[in-house]
Amino acid sequence: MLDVPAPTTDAGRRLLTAAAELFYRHGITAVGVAGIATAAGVTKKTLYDCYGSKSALVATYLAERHRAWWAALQERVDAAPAPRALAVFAAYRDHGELPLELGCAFQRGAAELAGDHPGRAVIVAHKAAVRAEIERLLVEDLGGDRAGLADHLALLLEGATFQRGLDGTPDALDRAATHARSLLDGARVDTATP
Amino acid sequence: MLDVPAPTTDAGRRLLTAAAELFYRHGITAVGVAGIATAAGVTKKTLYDCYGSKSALVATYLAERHRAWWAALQERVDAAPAPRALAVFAAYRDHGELPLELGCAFQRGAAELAGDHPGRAVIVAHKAAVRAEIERLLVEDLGGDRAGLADHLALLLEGATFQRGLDGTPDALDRAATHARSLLDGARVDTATP
DNA sequence: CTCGAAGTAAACCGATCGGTATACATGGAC
DNA sequence: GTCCATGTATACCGATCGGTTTACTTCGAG
Repeated sequence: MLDVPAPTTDAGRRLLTAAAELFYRHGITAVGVAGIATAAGVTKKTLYDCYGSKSALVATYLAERHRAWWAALQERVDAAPAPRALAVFAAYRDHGELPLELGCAFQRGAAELAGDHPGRAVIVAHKAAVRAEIERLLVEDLGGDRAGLADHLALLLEGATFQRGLDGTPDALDRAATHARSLLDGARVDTATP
Repeated sequence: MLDVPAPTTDAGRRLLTAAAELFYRHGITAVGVAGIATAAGVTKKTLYDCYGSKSALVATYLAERHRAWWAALQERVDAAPAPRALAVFAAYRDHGELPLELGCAFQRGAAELAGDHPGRAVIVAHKAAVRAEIERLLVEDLGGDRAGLADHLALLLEGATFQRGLDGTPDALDRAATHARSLLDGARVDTATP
């Protein structure tokens, strides 16, 4: 994802793990580099040797989160029956390893990162990728032009994800999936290309 | 809104105005009390005399934002034709005074405020109020049980509001309104109580 | 005339911020 | 056998954090 520095060493990976936990739990601005280094059992110098700046570490955190999430999504999508777009809602409801009870890490990040922060580009790319994936699945499973429906589902998903972060339960995801299902029920399969 | 301290003096009001601007623009965690006091042309002591803590000032900022937003919403709703639920989308698209180009202040706040922060209760109450208002308008205009439709519209609205903050344009609100309209078109008026 | 509320100005508290510097250890590759 | 990457440990930089304190105005109400 973009040009973020990937961790190559052990220390770099431990730093990334510690940073991910702290950033997600307490917010990016609220977490200091010293705390990250301590949590990783590493010195600040090592952190700066590996990532160069807090901003770069933040961008890497988000890029790695996207990578892990995307892999989990593909697994689910591959195993799902048509219409597979519903599997995206299921993936947001619970994806194994990643913590989610505080809501979407990208939504949380977007609220804290200004327009010129390198992490913001990762967030924008992530959201665009999810949206494109929804549309791809719709077109492959239903045929025809599904841009409007994809947009509807993407917004629904985004709203439910926020709501989950607000009340701490995945209920909104379940409700959103129900709404999505009824939208898909109303969309006839279109095998002919217009 | 809840038990937040309302500003009574001139200095208190100027502090709130300055805090609102800075919190919304740069994030709550990233803004310090010294900066707020300076922007308001006031000393830190006055800030603490008026609000007692940064947390209380944050809660007041959110409560005031809700008050202003709610007043603007009611004005629009009162002037709107049925189905008036669409007016809520229009209100999110552009409401006169309040800045919105960075997205919803409550969504941004929710990403930064932990569960025990007094401001979080204001956010939860705000979102619940909007959702209840949508349902009220639906029931009054369409009749019947509209809980499911209200939930669908509320999630759609939430998602579009986040998207707006992400790309800086109100386009997502327009698209969400279109989706909402087609949902409402599919919902028959039900004058009889089941 | 006085008293208290509301304010300014400025110093102070300990802690933390992001980031840099210097000095030293380890261990595998050439 | 040496050299370089990777690391630890620690001190330091100036700035800022949320919050408190002391001393001094200013001004309207009683």
